[in-house]
Amino acid sequence: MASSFSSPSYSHSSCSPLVAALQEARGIVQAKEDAVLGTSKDLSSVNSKGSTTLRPREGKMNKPLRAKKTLFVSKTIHRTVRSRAEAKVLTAKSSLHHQVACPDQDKDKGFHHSTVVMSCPNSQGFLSPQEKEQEVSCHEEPRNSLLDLKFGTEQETEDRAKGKALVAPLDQRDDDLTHTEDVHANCGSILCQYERLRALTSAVLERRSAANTREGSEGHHFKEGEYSTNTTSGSFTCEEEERMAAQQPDKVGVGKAEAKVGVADATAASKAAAKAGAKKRKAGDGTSAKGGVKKTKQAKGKAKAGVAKKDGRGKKGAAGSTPQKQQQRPGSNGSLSSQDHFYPAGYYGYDPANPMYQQPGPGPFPYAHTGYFQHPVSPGKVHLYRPVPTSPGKQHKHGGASGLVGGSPPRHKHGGYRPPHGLTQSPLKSEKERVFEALSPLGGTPSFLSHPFGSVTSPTHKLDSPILLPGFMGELSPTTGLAYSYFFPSEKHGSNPGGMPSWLGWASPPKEMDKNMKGHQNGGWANMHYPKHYPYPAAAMGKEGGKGMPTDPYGYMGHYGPSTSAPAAAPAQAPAPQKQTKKKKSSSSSSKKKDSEDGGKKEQKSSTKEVVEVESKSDQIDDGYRWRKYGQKLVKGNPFPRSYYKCTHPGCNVRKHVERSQANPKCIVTTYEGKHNHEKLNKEQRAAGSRSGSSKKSKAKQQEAQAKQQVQERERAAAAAAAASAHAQAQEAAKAGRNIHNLTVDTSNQMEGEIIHCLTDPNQIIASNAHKVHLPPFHDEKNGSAFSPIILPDTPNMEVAAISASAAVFANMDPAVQLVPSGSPPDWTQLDSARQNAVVSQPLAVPNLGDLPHGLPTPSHMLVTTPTPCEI
DNA sequence: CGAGTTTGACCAGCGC
DNA sequence: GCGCTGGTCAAACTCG
Ligand SMILES: [Zn+2]
Repeated sequence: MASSFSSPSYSHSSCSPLVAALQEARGIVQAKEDAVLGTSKDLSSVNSKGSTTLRPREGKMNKPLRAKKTLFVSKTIHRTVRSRAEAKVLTAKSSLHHQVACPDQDKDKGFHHSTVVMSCPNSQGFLSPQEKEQEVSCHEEPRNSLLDLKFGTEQETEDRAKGKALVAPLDQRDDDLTHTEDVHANCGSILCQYERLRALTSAVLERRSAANTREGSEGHHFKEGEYSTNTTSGSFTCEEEERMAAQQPDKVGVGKAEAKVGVADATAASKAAAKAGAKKRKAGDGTSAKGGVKKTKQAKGKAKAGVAKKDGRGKKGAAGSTPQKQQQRPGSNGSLSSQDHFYPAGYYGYDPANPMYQQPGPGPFPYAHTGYFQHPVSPGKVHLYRPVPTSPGKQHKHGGASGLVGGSPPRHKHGGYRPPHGLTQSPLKSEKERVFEALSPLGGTPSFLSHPFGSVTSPTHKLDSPILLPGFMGELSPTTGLAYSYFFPSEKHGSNPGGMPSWLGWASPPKEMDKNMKGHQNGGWANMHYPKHYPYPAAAMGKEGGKGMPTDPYGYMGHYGPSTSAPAAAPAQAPAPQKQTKKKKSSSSSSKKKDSEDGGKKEQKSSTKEVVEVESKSDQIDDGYRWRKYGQKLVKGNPFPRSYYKCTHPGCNVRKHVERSQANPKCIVTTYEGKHNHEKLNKEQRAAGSRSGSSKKSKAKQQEAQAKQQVQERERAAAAAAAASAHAQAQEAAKAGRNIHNLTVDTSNQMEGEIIHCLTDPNQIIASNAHKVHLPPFHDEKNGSAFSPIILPDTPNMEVAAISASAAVFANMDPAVQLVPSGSPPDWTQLDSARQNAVVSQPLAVPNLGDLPHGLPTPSHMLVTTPTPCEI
């Protein structure tokens, strides 16, 4: 199978900083290697100060990816062995020359296409010849997982190390290397590249440190140019780095690249595990709770907890990052709900000390024996991306095992809750910062980045950050399913005219299109093709009028101008927005059944239901009572979250939920349930003890939050429209019988970190658990936008989706940067057939720090190359 | 320290 | 029976 991934040819000039840096490192590595080889192989001899000891690479060279006319040459073997003394042993005969140079620099829009270098992590220390052989042979086995690597021969390695031509003859290529394998290899190797770079950088830093030490100046910082003197072939000097640093004042780029506490998806694997857990639970309680007398919630909880503990939640607890209640909550049954297991077990924080992340796995996964983050669902496998905590508000109070958060969690200076994308508590931040500093101690762009932060100019200046992911070049919100883009607006290719923000949407096709697709809960707002009922009044609307409805069935876009492709008018089934405050009695609950059935409580409940629609900018409506919010979630069909409140008056069980009307976002729809057994409170009473009361500070905060929310809601609404339009594309793709993850990457008017919606099969890529999503996160401009899409290696179609995303992005960004028309795989190569004839390129594969393995000591290495697209 | 908020998780109802 | 969905709980958190 031909792979468009494998077609390009690349020149190998060394114009990238990465190349130079690696070349520099190579010299160091060589020296170290010599030193190591000259001494004992006893790794205990490695100094304990963390300096890197080098030794020859042990892995085989990768076979180059197959190509038609051109070749990929950037794969090198690199293996870092971690000694028992936790020292890294850097095997550095790696092909530092195998850097593929950057593309035409004179094209200011030319982007550096990055390919990746295969590397082989090894944490087992020096290997005996038998072990080497074993390992190599192991790696030569066919693989299916994402991180599979292939290794070439030692000779090949040597050749590369010597700077020989990197283009292997076609006949040497593995024709059996399928596209999938290519993709897998590339995706996986990103990790390795990163690690390798890191190791190399360590070598550089060590050298610097040594130099500084020699100078006897403890606090001496490496001066400009100092460390690059030995760089023979590299042009990337300290000056250059400084210059790059100057281009990104105050490490803005780093900030941008820093991960929000991005969360991940519910992958097929995790979901499967969750389901398994759910099944277990159901099986367990089938005889008790369901079979017999209905237990109370708590009783059931106790009954089920034991079962659940063993699977999903048990794992999670084992992760050690959330030592709190999550294991077994008193009031709940501790069972594992398939729908709720949004994140894989153990996902809530990375704990390097946890065996989960270290335990050798039996699988064929090359990383299984390393300290990489172990796949929470499939032990032995490794996450391509490091996990990130999802709930800053809940984590690490007791320090966890990660040590990243010691004692009490950092308090937010500004108080209040910081949305999950805030970085404060994310280990990613420290990790990233650490890595960035390590890679670029002078504050410049890490050498593996193709562009210094902020240096990318038109048209690639759309890039928010040069840090690109192997796949999705943005980040997915775990809760909303939204993706936050790294890309700046595209003036040229915007497909959403009129100032509409654009999105990368992983929107789901309608069920009619794919009956097999289950589990998509990507938020009703984004999934416009699953219109449900407008909650109230139920009688005013049919079940749903919208199953094939074109777009904006709920008038999301009504306030966003004529530019939207969606009809501005709200659909008939949604109640016409009330311009003025009014009250109306709900005739019934939103459930049809409840109308006729269910006497007693439900009847009573619904009979006391009252819906109030108020036009208000604020979500907080003073109705004379005091309320305590006890929940919030996104409900299907409404882009705005619904908040649940209880009356705080003792003994009063009145509840209400408040949501902004999707039909008329100006209106707040409040639904009351129950009757107060007390009088209304006066203002003072209400203000007393109320947080949202009085101080200027809080008021300002409130306003700020409101503004943010408004922006957010606008974005969401806009996204809905974009998703709708993208859906049409998906339909076309479906008609064509292709499994196209058709991304519409329109970055026009997009702000940094702006939400992007994915318009492909969300089931396969991102979590489908939006139903229990609460408040969608908003972009924190202050803290940057980068966060990590956690796409598990075994996520179906991840590679395709990832590459598609990359490809689509490039296709949109620059006509000169286009996809390979190799025709296979058909999905992503056909993203833009019109551009298939031009320049061969490759999807970006640059590591995102946030996605990289976390924690030290970290095994391995990473190498990123930047192949130059060449004309065929 | 109490009140309020956030948010992952639990659970029941319902539809397929 | 399974999966989706809305409602709710409650630990962890913030704030006054
Ligand atoms: Zn009350």
